[in-house]
Amino acid sequence: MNPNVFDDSRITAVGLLFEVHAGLSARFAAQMEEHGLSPVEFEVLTRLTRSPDNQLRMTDLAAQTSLSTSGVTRVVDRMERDGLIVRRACASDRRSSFAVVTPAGLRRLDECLPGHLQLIEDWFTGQLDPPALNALLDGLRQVRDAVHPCATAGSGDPATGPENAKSTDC
Amino acid sequence: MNPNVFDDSRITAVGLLFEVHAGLSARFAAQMEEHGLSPVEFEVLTRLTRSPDNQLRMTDLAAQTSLSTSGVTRVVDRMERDGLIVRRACASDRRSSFAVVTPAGLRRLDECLPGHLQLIEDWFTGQLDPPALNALLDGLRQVRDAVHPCATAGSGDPATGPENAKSTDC
DNA sequence: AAGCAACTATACCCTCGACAATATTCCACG
DNA sequence: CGTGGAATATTGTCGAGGGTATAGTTGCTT
Repeated sequence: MNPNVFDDSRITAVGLLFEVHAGLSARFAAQMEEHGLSPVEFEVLTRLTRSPDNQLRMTDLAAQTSLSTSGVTRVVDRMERDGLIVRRACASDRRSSFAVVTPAGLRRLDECLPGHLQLIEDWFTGQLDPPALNALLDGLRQVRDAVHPCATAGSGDPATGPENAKSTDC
Repeated sequence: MNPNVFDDSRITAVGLLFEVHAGLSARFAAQMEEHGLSPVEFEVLTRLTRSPDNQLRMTDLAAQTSLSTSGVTRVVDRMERDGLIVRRACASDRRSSFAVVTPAGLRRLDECLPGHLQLIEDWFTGQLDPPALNALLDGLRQVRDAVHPCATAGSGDPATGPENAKSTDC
């Protein structure tokens, strides 16, 4: 073919983004594992804890975690076996069932969270002075609003997910 | 526990980054699949094509793709079965074997690449005006240099990987 | 020159997640 | 009121990928 197509600035740009993601992911995963949580399990725990009554329907959980419904079933199976969450039947709709965080699940998350925040600060937000960080976040936000499937685009901050609405919000 | 710990700016920051990554990944994967390539396969193909003589030792390939050696074996198996690459014995070191891109592999990559670049531009680099993009990339670079396991930190651009050195460069 | 240490690649087993199919429940429409 | 279609959750099956153990090869040390 030709002399490096791969020097294209677009390639290096995504390479950069993906490397940062990979690096952070690896460190996060290691820290979570110290607390007996996989990244998905951590994600599930945070999503549930963000939600009213620490619970969410299986489908909504799937929507918020970019996990398939069967994937959610499997994860919830594991976490229920480990006592971090339990299933609860939905009174109004007998097809649905809730996944609700147990006290043990909350405790586990509390154990994990401080270290997680520290990690973020150490390897991400703390690496830049405030103006540079803001510039970075502004750029990310703009790209996010464009690329994300269910970008609400108007809101300023939600970042990790629209909100904890009770039903399908995507 | 307490009123949202999750409004913490650090959480929203990583949420932003991860959402962007997820969004881009999904679109890239879809486009690659149109050409019969999985993301890993695309990655392997680009890494090999970046390298002299379109080949790389299995181990080096593993190092450059953050894939385990067994994972590389699997991927190479599949891609060899599909005719995209072939294994070639290494003359100088009879322990090693090379994975080398076939003409069909090159063709496949050529088919896939333009669309890929277009996607990057549409959903990432084209979403920001040049100053904002540069600010974003500068920030990412800085974080990358800190967080990436084998950050050379001195070089300006390599982004996606040190270089195509022949031996272990990590 | 020979044995030992280091390195490379693969085989086997495990976990994880997606897709397709299934059973149950809800809703809309005739 | 009943029937067909949509939605919800679960299960079976499959592929992907990592970890460990194993076998083969090379290089170093003595």
